[in-house]
Amino acid sequence: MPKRNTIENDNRLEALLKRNHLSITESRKKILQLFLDHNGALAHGDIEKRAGEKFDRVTVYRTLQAFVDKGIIHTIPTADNSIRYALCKDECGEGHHHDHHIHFVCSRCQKTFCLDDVVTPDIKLPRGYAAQQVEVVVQGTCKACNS
Amino acid sequence: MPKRNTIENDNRLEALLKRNHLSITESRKKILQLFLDHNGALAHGDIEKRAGEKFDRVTVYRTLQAFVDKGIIHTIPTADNSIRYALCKDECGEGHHHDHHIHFVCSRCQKTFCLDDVVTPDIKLPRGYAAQQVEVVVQGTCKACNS
DNA sequence: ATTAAAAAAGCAACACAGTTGCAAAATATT
DNA sequence: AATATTTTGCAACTGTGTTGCTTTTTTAAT
Repeated sequence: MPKRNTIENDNRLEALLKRNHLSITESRKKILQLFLDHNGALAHGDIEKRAGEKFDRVTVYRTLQAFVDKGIIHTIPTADNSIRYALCKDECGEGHHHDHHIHFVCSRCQKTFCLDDVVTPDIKLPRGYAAQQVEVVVQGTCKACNS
Repeated sequence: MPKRNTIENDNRLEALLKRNHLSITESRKKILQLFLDHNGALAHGDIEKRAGEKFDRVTVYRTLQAFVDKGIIHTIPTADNSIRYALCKDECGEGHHHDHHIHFVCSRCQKTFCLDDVVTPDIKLPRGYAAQQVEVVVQGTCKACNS
C-alpha cells in the first residue's frame, strides 16, 4: 500500500475539508482517504465495508451526504440501482456540480470510472423539450480488462 | 377514460402476452394495460399504487421482472435511484434489449419519457475502452411543461 | 489551556424496498 | 374433465436508508 508521510497526508485531507467548511473528524478523513486512494467510483457498500468497522452506518451515510452537498464527490446513476460516488474535479463547489464528463461501467470487473476527458455530447431534442443536464453512462469493458 | 371495446382490447393484451410466451393472468393483463394507457415511463411505486389494490406487492415485482426478461418493458436508470419502466418497441425480445433511444426526465412534472426518435450518440472513448451499451438520460423541462 | 457553544457520532428504532419459500389458486395441457 | 405446470398470495426475512435523541468530539472564545 503506497502510504506517504502520514502527517503531510493528513494535512492535505484537513485542508480539503477546511476549504469546504467541514469540521475535521476521523470519519471524514478516513472516507476522503478512501476516495483519494481509489481510482474509480465507490459504491456505498464498498465504503461501508472499508470504513464500517470503525464507524457507524449512519455516519457513513451522513458523511457521504455532506461530501455531495459540498461538491467534493458526485453520484453516478447506474442501471442496477446502486448509487456510486466519485471525487469531483476542483470546479465543483457547494450547491453547484459541474460534472460534464461521462461515466463508464465495466461489465467484466464491475468497476465504475469517470472518464474526465470525455465530455457529454450535445443532444438534439425534439421541439418543445429543453435540456438542463445530460447524463451518459457507457457500459462495456475497461482498459484493464481489455489488456 | 378512453375505453374501447373490452373484448377486442383483451385480445390485444392476450396476444402480446402469448407472443412472449407468458401465460395469461389477470395481473399481467392489468399491468400491461397500465403501460399501454400511459404514455411515459412508470415508477415501480406508480404501478404498485394502481395495481396494488388488486394484487400483491410480490406479484407486481414478479410481473415486472417477467416483462423485462421477455423484452416487453425496459428499465430506465435515474439519478434519484428509483427505477422506472417503459414499454419497449417491437424489436426487443427475450434476452436482447435494443433500446437505442434516450430518456428524458422532466424536472418540473417529474415524468419520464422515452424519446424514441432521438438515438444515443456515438461516444468516442479513450484508447483501451470498448463500449457495449450507451445510456443517456437528459434532465430538463418537457413539452407539456414548457407550453 | 479551559471552558462554553456548536457540530458530529453513535445508538436504537423505524420505514421502506425488495426477496424467498411454500401452500393455495389459477392457467395450460392432454 | 383431469392432471401437470405456472402463478399467486402470504408470511417472514434481509438490506438500505432515515430520524430522534443522547453522548462525544470538535471548534471557537476567553
